[in-house]
Amino acid sequence: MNKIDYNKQQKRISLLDSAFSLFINNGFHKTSISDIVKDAGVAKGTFYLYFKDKYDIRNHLISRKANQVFLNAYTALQTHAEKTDFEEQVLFIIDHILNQFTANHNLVTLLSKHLSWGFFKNFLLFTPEPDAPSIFAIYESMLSKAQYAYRSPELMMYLILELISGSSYNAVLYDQPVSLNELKPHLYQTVRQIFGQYRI
Amino acid sequence: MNKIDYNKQQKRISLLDSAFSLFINNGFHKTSISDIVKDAGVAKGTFYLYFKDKYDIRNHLISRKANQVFLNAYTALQTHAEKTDFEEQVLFIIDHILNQFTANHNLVTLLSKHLSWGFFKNFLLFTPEPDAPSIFAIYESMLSKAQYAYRSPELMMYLILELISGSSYNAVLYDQPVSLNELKPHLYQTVRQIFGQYRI
Amino acid sequence: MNKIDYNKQQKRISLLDSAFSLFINNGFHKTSISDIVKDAGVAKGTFYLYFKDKYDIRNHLISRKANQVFLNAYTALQTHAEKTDFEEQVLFIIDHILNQFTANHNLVTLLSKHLSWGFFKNFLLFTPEPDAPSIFAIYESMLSKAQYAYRSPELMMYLILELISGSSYNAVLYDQPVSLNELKPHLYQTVRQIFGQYRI
Amino acid sequence: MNKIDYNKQQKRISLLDSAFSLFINNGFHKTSISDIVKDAGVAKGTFYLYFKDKYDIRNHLISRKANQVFLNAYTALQTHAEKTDFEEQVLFIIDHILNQFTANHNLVTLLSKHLSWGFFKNFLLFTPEPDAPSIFAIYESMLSKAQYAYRSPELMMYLILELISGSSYNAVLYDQPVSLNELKPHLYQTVRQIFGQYRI
DNA sequence: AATGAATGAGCGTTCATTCAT
DNA sequence: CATGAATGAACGCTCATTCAT
Repeated sequence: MNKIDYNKQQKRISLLDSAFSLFINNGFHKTSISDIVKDAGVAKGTFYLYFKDKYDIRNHLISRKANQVFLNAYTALQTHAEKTDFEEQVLFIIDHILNQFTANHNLVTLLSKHLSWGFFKNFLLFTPEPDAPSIFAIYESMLSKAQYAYRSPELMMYLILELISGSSYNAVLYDQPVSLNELKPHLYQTVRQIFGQYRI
Repeated sequence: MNKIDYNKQQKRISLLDSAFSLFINNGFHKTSISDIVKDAGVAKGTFYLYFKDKYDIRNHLISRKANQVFLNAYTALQTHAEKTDFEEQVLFIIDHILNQFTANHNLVTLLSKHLSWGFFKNFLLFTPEPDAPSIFAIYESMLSKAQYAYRSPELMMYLILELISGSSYNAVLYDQPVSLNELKPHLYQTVRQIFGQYRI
Repeated sequence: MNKIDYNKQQKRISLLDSAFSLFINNGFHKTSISDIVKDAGVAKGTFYLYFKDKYDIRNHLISRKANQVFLNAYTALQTHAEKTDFEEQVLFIIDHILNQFTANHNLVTLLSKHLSWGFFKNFLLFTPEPDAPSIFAIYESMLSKAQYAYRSPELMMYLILELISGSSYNAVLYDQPVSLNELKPHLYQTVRQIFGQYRI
Repeated sequence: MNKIDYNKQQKRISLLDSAFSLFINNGFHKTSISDIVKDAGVAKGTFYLYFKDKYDIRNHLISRKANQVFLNAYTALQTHAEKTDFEEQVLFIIDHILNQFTANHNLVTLLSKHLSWGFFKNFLLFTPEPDAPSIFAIYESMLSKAQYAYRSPELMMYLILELISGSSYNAVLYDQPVSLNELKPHLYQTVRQIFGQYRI
């Protein structure tokens, strides 16, 4: 049964990949199930064996991709052994994520409004890649090694992520009210102040 | 021609009202033009005399309603003559808007992600009610009477509005990660710090 | 009342001109009454004061334009005093009309299938310009001065016109089965033979 | 899969048959896709599985029917073994087609302007019935057995077909300028002359 | 005579979903 | 498990026509 399970997983991933590429290129509402299955090379009925509907596959996709951008950033952080300070580490991750957004504007459309949701809910609802590390677990481990302790560290992170994702959306996509590069110093200073506000 | 123009304005407003009520009750994508015109009591073709398509009426609606919640808050502020401090005034307005969101969850769905857009762009793009005061002009007048001066006051407001609208969305609709009432003190303290950061 | 009648005639002509230009540029079925009145600068209801519907204005237009291409050709013929032979005169007219078609492909679309109809029916049904000479009367006058007499001269002309218009349609528009220039010698030889067949 | 393919072919033919009957009875522009699918007993969406749009099904129909009238005539010719002369054979076929037009006026509306197109292009563009013999191939085989050779035999046939279809249109539908029966002798004599003109 | 706002039936088309194979 | 033909309700939108002004 291993082979069959493997094939099933392949179909699932193929559908997710096709949906992702179509959603970010053509937009969610302009992508039909037909488009997805055509791109994935499976039959229409097959879609419904794996996902309830278009909203279902989008949710899975957001989880998956949100996880990915966090992990990409965290992986990059590992190559900077000199960044030992918790707050600097978080800022590095944020900066890396914003750079991913700049490099791929379509990611913003899919993820931006769901960053904090991806951060907190991700590991609870979906396990598309069962072996993928949990963002939240990583955050807790980083916290435990931090120089300071923080009150309500989840709420602190929630505020930071909402600030980041909300304000970067227009900056990345429309350079409004300023470009992302102009925005960054303001943003990072505010993040530092939020840290200060929660430091014990 | 006065009577005709009056009737036209009535039709326009009727369509906007119907669309608003249907969008917030059933959602934008589940509301059809048919639904709107049926509710407004006009013929289908009439819709297209006033709006280009469903997206067009939504944009007008967002402008209109964003303006309204700001103005509601500002009007309420007038009854508090004791609030003379600029920062306290802004916090009062924010609090009032969040209370409007709490009272009408559907407003959140429509406006939350567009608050800052409504704040800055509103008066430029749409003038559905030509005599309505501009939010932005009000903000500038408040600024001019403030005790302190602020660097980049627009950017400051942008950060505040994105923080507020982003973080209140889940709190209002899903009590996540905490209820709005639990969130408010955190939020307002962060806003105060942002003020501090921009004060000259 | 002369002035009013003049204004009315102006509106009528304006509508005809707009309809012509739109029909030949965008096609009959892709032109709406709205388009016509917008282009003509009159109100929608006004259209219905002058024409029954879109088909009505098209018929008037075909008459008008068919008359015009014939008269253009006939006028040009007047400058060739040396062409005294009836058959040569008809061939000259045909050639001139085909050249008008080549110069303005859109004329073909509108008129080609109606050439003989324009020739025979024109003066009976429509009198858009009451003082315009009748094509048919011109033909009869040319006939009366001809060297030979012809059996069934109307039927002869009918066959010639159908042959010309039918075969030139694809040649002008699509160079199919050959270009108009390649087709012409074949066509004119056949026309000469039809003359021969009807000569008494 | 044989059964499925058979059902598909049935649906296709059913749609073509319904479209034909509606186009010729009510006219192309007054026939809606709704009418066609209702008549064919299939769902609206099914139409779009088989044809791109209304123009697509009309083109297929013209091909199909043009082929049919030619083949009907050719089949009838087979029962007249005494007709061995090429020119007589062609005249027989023409006469047979005109009789089909007389018997079914609606055929004229659909086909008349497309006879030569059906003759030449038919077999290139559409193969609704893959096993149907090509009109053009039949013509070439008839030519090869002819007593005489002809210059430009395709162009010759083009002129004949355009003459026939153009002049018969008004005669069949409106008895204008004369009835088809009165027209025929004129027509056939002209066709004979065209033969003479191209005979080598 | 002229207007143009309003109508609403009807258009062509899409697409999530089902189900017989 | 997988297929893909078939469905048909629902979509956004057009436009010839009417009629109060």
